[in-house]
Amino acid sequence: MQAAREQFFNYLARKKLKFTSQRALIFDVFWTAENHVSPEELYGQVKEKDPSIGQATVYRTLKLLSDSTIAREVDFGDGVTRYEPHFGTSHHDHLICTRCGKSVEVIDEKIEKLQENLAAEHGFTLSGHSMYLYGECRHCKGKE
Amino acid sequence: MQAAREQFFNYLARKKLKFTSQRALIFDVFWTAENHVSPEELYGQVKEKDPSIGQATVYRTLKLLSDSTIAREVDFGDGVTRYEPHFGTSHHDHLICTRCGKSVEVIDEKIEKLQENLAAEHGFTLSGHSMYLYGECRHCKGKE
DNA sequence: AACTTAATGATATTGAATATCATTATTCGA
DNA sequence: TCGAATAATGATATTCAATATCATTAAGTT
Repeated sequence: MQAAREQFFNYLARKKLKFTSQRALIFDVFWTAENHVSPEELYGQVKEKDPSIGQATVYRTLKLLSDSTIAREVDFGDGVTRYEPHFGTSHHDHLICTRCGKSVEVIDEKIEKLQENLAAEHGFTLSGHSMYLYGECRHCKGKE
Repeated sequence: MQAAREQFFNYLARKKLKFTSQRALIFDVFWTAENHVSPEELYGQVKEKDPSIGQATVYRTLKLLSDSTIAREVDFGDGVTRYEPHFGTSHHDHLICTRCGKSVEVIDEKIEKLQENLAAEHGFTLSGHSMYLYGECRHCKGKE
């Protein structure tokens, strides 16, 4: 069993929750799906493999994956919450093209450090942050 | 007439939209309201002054204020869009206490600069960004 | 195998935000 | 100033994501 799947299993056991066939399937589809999947998108993909699955279960399972730090919620501001695999990956932020919607994962240690300092200056102990950079990507820039 | 109100008036005129009594009232209440007001909160305050006003009008007017750059949308991730006065104020980001919900406006030129660089490295021309820092404020930190 | 407890799926519900539409108000030209 | 053209309003219905409810089913335990 791959590490992330095992971590999910362990998380459920620790919380005395059950490792059901639905959760296993949703996990697998989520893990192989493209990045930044919305619950509805994932529901569509899961239904192809098992049409009997309920959409509420997909929502519930994504929340579990998020709680277990295997997935991370991302909010691009378009009204739907998306999820991305997070296990074993380092923290990163997003650079989003306002034209074509393409998103790139970025990270800048210096920014992270400055955020810590900025919070400390105001007496805050930072537990997390979200940063989204919006602009035009190389390909869209030329076009009219 | 104060500058912001005048700018709103001019914006409407330029777009051939009408300066109605409802819009004037909503503007005034918004302008004197505390920061980060949600449409529903504002609707409540506006209704005290004019109970006949419709909530759709409040939503519509906030969108106009946003379009005219007099207000700015902020999203603290709790499901409601809030608005803050933006006219004449410089750009800033938010530091939010995850315990008491208090938010502080912050700005760091060095971070802004690094964001530009980071985007440029990926071929992006930055048009905007949103950054939210989450943590515990001085007062909440001690408490259990 | 029986039992305890959580999970599921269908459905209803919530809550924010938007759409529709008949009526009213504003703007602007004559 | 008056009226025609057009936008705005408010009431209501609708959308859409997300959550709640609940009877039934399935896991995990002893």
